[in-house]
Amino acid sequence: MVDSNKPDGLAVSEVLAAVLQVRPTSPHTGAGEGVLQVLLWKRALEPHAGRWSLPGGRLGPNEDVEASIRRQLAEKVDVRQLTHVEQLAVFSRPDRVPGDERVVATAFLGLVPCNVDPELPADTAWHPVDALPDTAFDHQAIVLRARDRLRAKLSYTNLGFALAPAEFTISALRGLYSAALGYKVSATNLQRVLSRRGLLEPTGATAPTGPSGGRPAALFRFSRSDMLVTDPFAVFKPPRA
Amino acid sequence: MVDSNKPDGLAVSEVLAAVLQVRPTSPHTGAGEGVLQVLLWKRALEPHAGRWSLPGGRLGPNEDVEASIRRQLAEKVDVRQLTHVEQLAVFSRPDRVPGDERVVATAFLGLVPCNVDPELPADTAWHPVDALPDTAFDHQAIVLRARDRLRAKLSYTNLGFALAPAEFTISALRGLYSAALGYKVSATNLQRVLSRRGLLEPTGATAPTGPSGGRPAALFRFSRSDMLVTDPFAVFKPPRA
DNA sequence: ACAAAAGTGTTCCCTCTACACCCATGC
DNA sequence: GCATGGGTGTAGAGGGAACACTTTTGT
Repeated sequence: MVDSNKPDGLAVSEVLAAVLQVRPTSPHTGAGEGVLQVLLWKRALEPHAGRWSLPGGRLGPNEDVEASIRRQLAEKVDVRQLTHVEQLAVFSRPDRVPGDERVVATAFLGLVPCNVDPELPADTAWHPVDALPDTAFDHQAIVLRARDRLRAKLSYTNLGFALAPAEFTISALRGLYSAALGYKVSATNLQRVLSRRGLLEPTGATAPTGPSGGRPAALFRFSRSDMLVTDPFAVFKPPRA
Repeated sequence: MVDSNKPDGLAVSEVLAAVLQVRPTSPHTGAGEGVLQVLLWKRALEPHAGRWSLPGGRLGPNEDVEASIRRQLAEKVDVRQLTHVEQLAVFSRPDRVPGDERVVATAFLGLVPCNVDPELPADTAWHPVDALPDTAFDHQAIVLRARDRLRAKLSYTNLGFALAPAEFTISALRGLYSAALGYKVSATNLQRVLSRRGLLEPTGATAPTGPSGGRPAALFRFSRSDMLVTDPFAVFKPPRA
């Protein structure tokens, strides 16, 4: 129970990140569709020993929440190659963490491109977002919130850059979008939609053709690697000048 | 300066709300376009005495952040008729509030329909979002974030219900959308877009006609008064079954 | 009758979808 | 040549923007 005699507002501020990645199903072959996974860490101590939780920790005195989560991901799980970080929400139920102290969490979405495979401590592992193990505290809700945010932003921003390697083929990109969104995306239309917005540029090179032949695929890169809202108006566009 | 000797994570958690309303320009006449305004409170004490700040306060021990901001708005500024409340972001720069204590703020967007005019304490007043007075701390950034969130969500959700009275004419609704979005919205298309999504239903009644004549306007209501995402996919719609 | 305000019908245009068809490579 | 995967052309459809036109009231 929370001690009601404490002065108002005093609480422990923690930061947590749902780090998502579309991980290839078969390692070392780019084949397969890939699965959207989240980085979790198995708790050794009570409370919730043995359950899986999100990486993070306490806010340091001289950092804001985003600096804090970046520092902690780098320190604890050696994830330094985040291509995108954004706040999700505050999770603040008074009883969300048992114990004497009140703990308020600022949750983040973090994205890692599919081609990086950071070295992880023994107690850390990737888990499919759609088949989560037993999770600690309210961390399952945070993971689902992260997944939903990613899905939404893939549809009206250039956020695909954060899932993809520096260079990629359209069909590889199609696999990333399909895995993240949870439904098949057409390569044809994916290329046209992204090209029309000026988000893709060809590198000029082509990918080596596969073992069963086929035309070699052209390589592309994203023209920007910071997030950009490309479709701000679903309806009610402002009148054109 | 923040004292670096304090234990990690301990901080004061505060909640703040940018309460927005499209306020009619001429009171008591529904005429005029209305202006998007925010509720601010003039600080009497240092720090930042004389500057305008957002209502809010410290998180209580037995409430989550949303319950806290609703309680504080009701207590301090007697705003009880919020039609929508949602988290914006955490503001956590170590130096955002001068003093011995570290203060981390969870900022909210709150919406009040245009027809309610709550009684306000003497030190509280509405200010146009596009002509803010001197604001305290980082509160100006919070207000702008709230405005941007409102504008975005008006375009892909039914959030208009939170700005409008229970019953309204299309042209009154047009004024609300125009004031909030910052550009003229066509009444014709507004009605069709909202109707197509099933968000509007006619009450059957009509509004009294104005002093200068004209056909009496039909009254409508929103069919739902909780927020609903109506256009989740700007592009990359899932394939139809 | 005329002005004013509300509401409807119609056209245009843009862009996403779907699917057929062409291209480049390995065997 | 033929299978395989990559890329392009093109028709179709849906929906929002714009604007002309009709409807209903007051004077």
